[in-house]
Amino acid sequence: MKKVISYDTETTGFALHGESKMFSFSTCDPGGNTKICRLDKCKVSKIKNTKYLKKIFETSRFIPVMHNAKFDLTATEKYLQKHIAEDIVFHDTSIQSHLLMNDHPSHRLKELAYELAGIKRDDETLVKAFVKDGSDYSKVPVDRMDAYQKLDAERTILLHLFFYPKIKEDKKVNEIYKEELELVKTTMRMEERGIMLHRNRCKKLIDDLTTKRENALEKIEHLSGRRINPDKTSHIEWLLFEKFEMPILKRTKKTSSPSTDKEALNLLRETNPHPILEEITKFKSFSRGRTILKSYLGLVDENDVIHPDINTNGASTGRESCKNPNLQNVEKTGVLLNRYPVPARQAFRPRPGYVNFHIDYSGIEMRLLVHYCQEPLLVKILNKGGDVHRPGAEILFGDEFKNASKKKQKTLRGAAKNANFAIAYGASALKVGKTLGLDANVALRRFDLYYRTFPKLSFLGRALASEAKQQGYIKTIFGRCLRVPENKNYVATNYLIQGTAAEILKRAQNRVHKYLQQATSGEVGILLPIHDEIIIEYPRKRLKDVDHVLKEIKALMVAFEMFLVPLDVEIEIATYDWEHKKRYTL
DNA sequence: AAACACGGCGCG
DNA sequence: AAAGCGCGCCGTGTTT
Repeated sequence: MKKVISYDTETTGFALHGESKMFSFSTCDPGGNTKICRLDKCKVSKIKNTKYLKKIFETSRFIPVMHNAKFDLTATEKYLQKHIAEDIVFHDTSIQSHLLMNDHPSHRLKELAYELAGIKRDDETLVKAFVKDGSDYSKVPVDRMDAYQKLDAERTILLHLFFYPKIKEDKKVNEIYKEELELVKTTMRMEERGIMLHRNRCKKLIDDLTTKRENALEKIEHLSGRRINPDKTSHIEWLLFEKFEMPILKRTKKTSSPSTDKEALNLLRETNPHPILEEITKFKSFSRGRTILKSYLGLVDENDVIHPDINTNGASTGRESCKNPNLQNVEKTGVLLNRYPVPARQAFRPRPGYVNFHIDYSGIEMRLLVHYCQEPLLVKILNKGGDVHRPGAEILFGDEFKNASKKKQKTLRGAAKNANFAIAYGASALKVGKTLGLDANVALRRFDLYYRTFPKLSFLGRALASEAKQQGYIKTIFGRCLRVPENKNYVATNYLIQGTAAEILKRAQNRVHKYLQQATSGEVGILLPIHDEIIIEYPRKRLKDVDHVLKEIKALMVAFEMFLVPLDVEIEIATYDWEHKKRYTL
């Protein structure tokens, strides 16, 4: 019989793929018996405690329970210098918490234990007093650290004893939980692989942006006749609304002060064209791009590889997130409304000897919307492989669309596509009409026709909002319960679609990872998930069998039988960097 | 010095 | 009556 024990590691920092190392761990059994095991202080205890560590992870006699297992397992693997995650059964109380209370303000160990059992949180401040840069706990006096570790081990087992029965209660939730634990392992291998920075390109981009940023600043100061810091909204405010006496067309949400954001500048550009508007926009874009690119240089390992921290439960919708750095929002070029983009994706490249494939679900949000609302016309279009956004464009733009050139039609279709989502996610007809550039009366007439043509799609938002209002949550097709913020019931649709897409991608990652592990011995591997996309790396040596492997991956990614509409993926190949991708047809 | 709020901006 | 959503990161400005 396996023995459940909580397991918590202490490290010299968070950069486990860099300098940081584990120096201690603690355990606690369900009876409340704790052990504190230092691996740094004296040689005898180090040998003894390492033996105990190996007993936990190498004998199959224990089921370690962790709060954020990805971190503890990564630290432990580094210490033992071998992979262990695939060979053990484990639990994660952080994931349990996310699954049971997606809307909870905090899933931190200390917060949860305080709320559940009133365990005081002041041990953190007692220890933090000895921590200089905020993450190296090895310098804290041992007796104080002992007390701290004891408490964390107790908290973790407590949380498990409280949460896990609730997870097991619901068969579907338990299935999701198992998928989440599998994803922890999948994600560990991605972070370990990491992503290669094109370091010289990155530096070149930074140099280039430094000059362009300086130029923009010079022009701004010349035009305004005084020193300006465009990073201060107060300066921009003075410049636009006092010095140049432009009208205030937009205000900020929380404090209702005059907005100086890109949309406000674009609005002013229409009514009060002025070179200062361009230069401010340039400065902001180049400045941001520059600092972000600079931050990448500080995050590379000795091989120019970046190991990001991927949070498998980063969002209240079940989505993942990524930090240090966030590789899910790297700027790309060719985006409408961004006139001065920074080609930041040039800074990422396949490792030497590899190519990258970017595989993304095509139109997954729309497909899921159609599945959930069951709009007959749209279900039919998707099953025939047709264009679901065309009818919307025809309705919203009327003759303007019918008489437009092919190129113009494409633009209008893109606008209609955004409108489809905006409407489904709760935007008002008036607001959507405005962004489409329609006269208010025309907009109302067109939307009337839109509602009559797609009654079920149009009604989905209201139906889900009322469901959320009534029971406080909505459920995805996989059985994940998503509580929806009170007094914002209209976000229910977004939660449902975003949450379902997240679950699809999570399952896809596990399937693909397992397949690649078995079929290519891990030579091919996933690097990163980006909400509806995975990026994989592929050795050039193996390119002979690439079409076969990609076909298998595609089959795994679209194999979800529960939907009324088919799923599909598109593939792009990057051979040099992430900016220059080419469509790849199987 | 650290923590927090805000405006702003990139992605899906 | 009116409402797109979810993240992480940056710089500024205020509070502790």
